[in-house]
Amino acid sequence: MGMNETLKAISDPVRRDIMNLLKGGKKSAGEIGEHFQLTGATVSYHLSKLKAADLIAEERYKNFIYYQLNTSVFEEVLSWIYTLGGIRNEND
Amino acid sequence: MGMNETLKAISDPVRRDIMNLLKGGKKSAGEIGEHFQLTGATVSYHLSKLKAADLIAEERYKNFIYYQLNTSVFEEVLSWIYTLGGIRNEND
DNA sequence: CTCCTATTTAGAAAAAAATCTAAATAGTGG
DNA sequence: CCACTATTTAGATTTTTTTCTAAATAGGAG
Repeated sequence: MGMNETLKAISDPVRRDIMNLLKGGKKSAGEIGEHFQLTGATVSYHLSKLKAADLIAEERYKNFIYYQLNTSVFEEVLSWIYTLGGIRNEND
Repeated sequence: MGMNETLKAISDPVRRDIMNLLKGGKKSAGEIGEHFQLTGATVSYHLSKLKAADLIAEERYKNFIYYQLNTSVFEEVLSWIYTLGGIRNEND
């Protein structure tokens, strides 16, 4: 909620790695964690930040939680940065 | 240099305020500082971050340093976020 | 119901970023 | 050269963010 939260979420390299990973399709928290040398708790922390910023969405199945990119929010970020840069955007 | 530095620079609200201020044209460090309840040293710190990320450029005149937005870098940020979001971009 | 696995939450510790005060630099103008 | 103003740099402190360990939750499988 709010561009500040979204940009803060994107500004961390681990979280960007997670987002890149999710471009390949939905993955469980555990599968995501396998790609990092971080504890599950830390990965969970990053996932919660991404989720709070609405950059990812979760879906529960059995006792797994699957995460996936929420593309629509990227559109908003882009639009916002267009404006910040004083660049004219088709959408406004 | 590097998208990480750029995104970190953009992720701070004070620095975004500075960038918005500079949309109205070039301003000296002192003029920029007037808009914030921060010491000159702190404003200088933020300016150095923006400059390191190449988001602003400086120009010296008398003993003032004028800062202005460096629009071209925004294009790169946009392109990068397109890619992160898996959104197809005209430029690649 | 009980055990097991996946994930999150709580709380503490470590690391990084923002801020301040004081001092340094640099350029102006006399 | 000297005094003045604008800005930055240094160093310390505060605040925020990231990370960890240990414990809690939640949901399925037997």
